[in-house]
Amino acid sequence: MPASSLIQQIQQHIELTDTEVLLLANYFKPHHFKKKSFLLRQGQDCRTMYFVEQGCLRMYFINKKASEQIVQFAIDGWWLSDYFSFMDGTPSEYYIQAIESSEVLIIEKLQFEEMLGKLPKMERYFRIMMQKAVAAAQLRSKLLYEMTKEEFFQHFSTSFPGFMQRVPLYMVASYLGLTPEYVSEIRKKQV
Amino acid sequence: MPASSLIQQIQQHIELTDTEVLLLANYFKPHHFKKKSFLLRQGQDCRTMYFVEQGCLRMYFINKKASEQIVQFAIDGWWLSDYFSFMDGTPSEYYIQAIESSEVLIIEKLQFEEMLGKLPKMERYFRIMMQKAVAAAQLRSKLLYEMTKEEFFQHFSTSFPGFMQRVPLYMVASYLGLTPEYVSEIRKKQV
DNA sequence: CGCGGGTTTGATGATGCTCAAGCCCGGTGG
DNA sequence: CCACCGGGCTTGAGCATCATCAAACCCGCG
Repeated sequence: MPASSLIQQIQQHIELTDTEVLLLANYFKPHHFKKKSFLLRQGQDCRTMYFVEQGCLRMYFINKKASEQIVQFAIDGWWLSDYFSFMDGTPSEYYIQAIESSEVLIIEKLQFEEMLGKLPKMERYFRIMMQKAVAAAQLRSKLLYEMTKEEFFQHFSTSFPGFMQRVPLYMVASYLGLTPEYVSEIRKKQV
Repeated sequence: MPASSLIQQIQQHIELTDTEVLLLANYFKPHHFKKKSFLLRQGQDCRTMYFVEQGCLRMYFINKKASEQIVQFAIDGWWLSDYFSFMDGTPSEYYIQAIESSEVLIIEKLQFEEMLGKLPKMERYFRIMMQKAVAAAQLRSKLLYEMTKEEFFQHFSTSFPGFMQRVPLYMVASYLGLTPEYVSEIRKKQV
């Protein structure tokens, strides 16, 4: 069993014995997803959390104009889930799709709770992950308040140059809440 | 010692013995804040988390146009902090101010860590709180994507009618990212 | 070579902001 | 008890930002 990137990440926050590592490994099921395959569809309950070991996922919904609105990306080392659906057991309004061929660790809600029962120290790891996610949400929110969409785009593309190569521009545009046409205009000025 | 609303909230998620309750009570320091007094100012490190027992706080920053941009409210039973500053120890860019006379429980970062060391089961409580905060952020983000500002305002005011009575309209406007003038226009149409 | 996904162009227009002014109303001091 | 003050809300004109729509273009790939 290779020490997965998840186990490494966990060990950055809590100490694990070898037996605990083995125990943990049972709860996280590795899955391969081909490009364009779906991990979750609108209307299904999101019973799982996804950890991207390698690849890239997007979470999106279909808006009133019947087009795809991306709300979140996840790349190597990131968690992704519809936490509302996950916690309440309500049907999700999102699709989760692989936009690259991806290696993903999956944990089901029931397994998640069982794991936390058997290895309570994992509560700490997830508390820290969630706290970071809240911090990230606060930061993003602040940027949205203080920047124009043009600035927001520039900020994103300079902050994550690598990511820009990795996914089509129109997806980034969608995630940032702007149209491909407008992004095009921004970039024209830019040069 | 009165069973504070915080202890009650914690006990909805984890079991606590009487001695644990007593132990906990040492970590959360009750403070009273008068209307308009500050809990945190821009430039200070946000070393604390705030739990509102009773009252109302706002978190805001000063934007380029030198006006106050509210990013978060907290009322009875809610946690509030600048989690970025709290975790990294970097100076905060926010002000936190009481907009009503408020009863607040305060925990310092060092105490927070010590408490988690002594009562590891509190990790679970905070994991759940943070997870809920992430879910809320996801929901808010979705609403922002799919609604016009007018719809966003209507949605907010029908979702939290009680809150609308409690704080001045221009603060709600700021929080929702719109100008008091525009809110005024919306409400005119409304009637 | 042709197809189709992704990007660009340009014209038009809506959404929501800015600025300046005035109004309303509750509180405070004379 | 009244006048005034000032915080909060409203009005209206003008304007910037950014979306919409239709069309063309570009280019990698089967």
